[in-house]
Amino acid sequence: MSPGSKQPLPSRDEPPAAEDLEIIEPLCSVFRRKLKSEGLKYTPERAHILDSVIRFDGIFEVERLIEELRKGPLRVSKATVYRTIRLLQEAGIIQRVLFDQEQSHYQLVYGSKPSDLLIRVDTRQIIPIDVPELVAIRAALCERLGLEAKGHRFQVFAIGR
Amino acid sequence: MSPGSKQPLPSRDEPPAAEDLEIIEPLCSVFRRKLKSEGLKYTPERAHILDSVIRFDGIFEVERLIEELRKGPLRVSKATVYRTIRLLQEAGIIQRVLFDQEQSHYQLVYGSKPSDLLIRVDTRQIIPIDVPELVAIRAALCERLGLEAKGHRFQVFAIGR
DNA sequence: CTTGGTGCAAACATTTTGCAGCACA
DNA sequence: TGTGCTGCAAAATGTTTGCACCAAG
Repeated sequence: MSPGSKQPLPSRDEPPAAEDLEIIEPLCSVFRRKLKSEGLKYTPERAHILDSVIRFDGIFEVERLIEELRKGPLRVSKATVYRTIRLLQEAGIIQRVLFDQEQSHYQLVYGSKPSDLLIRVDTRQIIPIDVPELVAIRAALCERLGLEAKGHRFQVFAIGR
Repeated sequence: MSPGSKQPLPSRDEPPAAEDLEIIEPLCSVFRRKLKSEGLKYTPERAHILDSVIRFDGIFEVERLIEELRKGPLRVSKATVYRTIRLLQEAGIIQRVLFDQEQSHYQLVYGSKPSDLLIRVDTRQIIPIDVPELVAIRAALCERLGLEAKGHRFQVFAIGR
């Protein structure tokens, strides 16, 4: 059910790898800026949630996020998780990704990282992919219809060979 | 909320257009064959639901489908609608399509009609599009990963200009 | 004090299920 | 007479909301 079928997350105690630092710092700042700009606070609960989201470093379901949070020392309620997820979306840090017949999944969006996905239907593994051609394709399509493309979603379903 | 924001459906009383006949007949047969193959029955309720689905000829939400059904003389319960939708999916007649923050939508799939979509986020109109290049793109992607593409989903979000 | 944040439980919306009765072979 | 089908209402699921209390400026 979950992406990658429950592979262990990097532990909270390990020092983050160098490439993670590049990610964690800006994201954290983005979130704080967003909160500050609306007179909201960067609380321990919100920090904890963002931290977990980052450690997923990919796609997660709320249920699994809550499960992870429960392992930490700080108890965070479901309500707060959902409220924070909304804030993270508004801040452009995560975005919703939908698959069939399941609960919502969310995906970290670092700046303009690719949001195209390859889903292995046999293993349920989800692999982010980058398909730069899509930008031209969608622009051409919209051009023809007198519209302006604002985004897209591309998911490929595949099986091992 | 609904695709195309509640444009009227073709009435049940109008004779179907020629191109609709080409669609209705095979779909009906496909469904009957599927049912028969499992020892299930083609009941008036199921026929009525398939009929309404066909008249939508595109994308619909369950709520709207139920609303349409209520206008007919035959009362069909929500439970039966959901049960029939599952059968129609199994028969490959419709498929689920998900958008953000809404209830499930379903889409007629006549054989191999395109399932790529352009969604006008300003008017919420949904326009089916055909992007043949995607087949090659997804094949190339999977080739590189040693996988086999089995399908894809492509949705473009756009606004008027 | 005032503002915002939290947890809890209740509310909600959508979809699924259990069950009693119905219809047809 | 058994099998499947239906409607209804209850249950289940995922998400949101109302509320009382807490915390920081």
